[in-house]
Amino acid sequence: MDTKKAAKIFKALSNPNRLELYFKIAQMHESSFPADSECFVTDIISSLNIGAPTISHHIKELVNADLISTEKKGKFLICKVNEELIEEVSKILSLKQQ
Amino acid sequence: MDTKKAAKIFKALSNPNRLELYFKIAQMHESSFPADSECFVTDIISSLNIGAPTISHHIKELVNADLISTEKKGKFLICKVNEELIEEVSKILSLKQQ
DNA sequence: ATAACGATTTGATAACTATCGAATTAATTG
DNA sequence: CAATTAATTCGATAGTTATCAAATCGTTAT
Repeated sequence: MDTKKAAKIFKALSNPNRLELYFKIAQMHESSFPADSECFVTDIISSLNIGAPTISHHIKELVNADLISTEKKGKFLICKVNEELIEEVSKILSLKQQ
Repeated sequence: MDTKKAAKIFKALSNPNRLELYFKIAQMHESSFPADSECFVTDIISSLNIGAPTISHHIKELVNADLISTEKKGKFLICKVNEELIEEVSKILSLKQQ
């Protein structure tokens, strides 16, 4: 991964609310065994105290950085993390770098 | 580490030039076996094409996020990475998380 | 001591960002 | 169909940031 793309990803994670949003999505995603539970945005909105328009904006940023992808299900929006990408980023940061 | 601190670190890494600066410091630091070679800012300035004032600003940001520490040696500035912190960040990002 | 050099500070500017309220769209429920 | 609900879009605003040029500070070399 080149530096520019990495910087873009870090930028997407650089806002506290957006980072928390990302972590919530990741956590929901992780606890989805075996029932493959899905992460609805509505639930997240109630747990962060920022408005829906801002959440919408943050989600767009996360998608734009390729950190998550979304899918519409009726009137709901489902988010899921891009596991490969975040592992890659994690490795870049690790000095041992393996 | 709490979300706010993590976000602050990501912010410090969110600018392409600053990230490259950080990587250069880390890399110089890593290749310091066994001669404990030191990372002088001057060398970095010539390899990135932004001015000295901007570099100075970026270094302050990295120090402020605790990602690096600096030490004055005569008229030169030496930078070294905070290895523990970046390992911690790397682990937070890893979904496997350990 | 004077010049040269590395680095920092200051002040300015253009660009970007997080957030909100209001309006809107789209889907579901009564 | 009407009302409700989830989400998005729009427009505005206050705050932040990256960068530069010019000036300054400290250290070293001539």
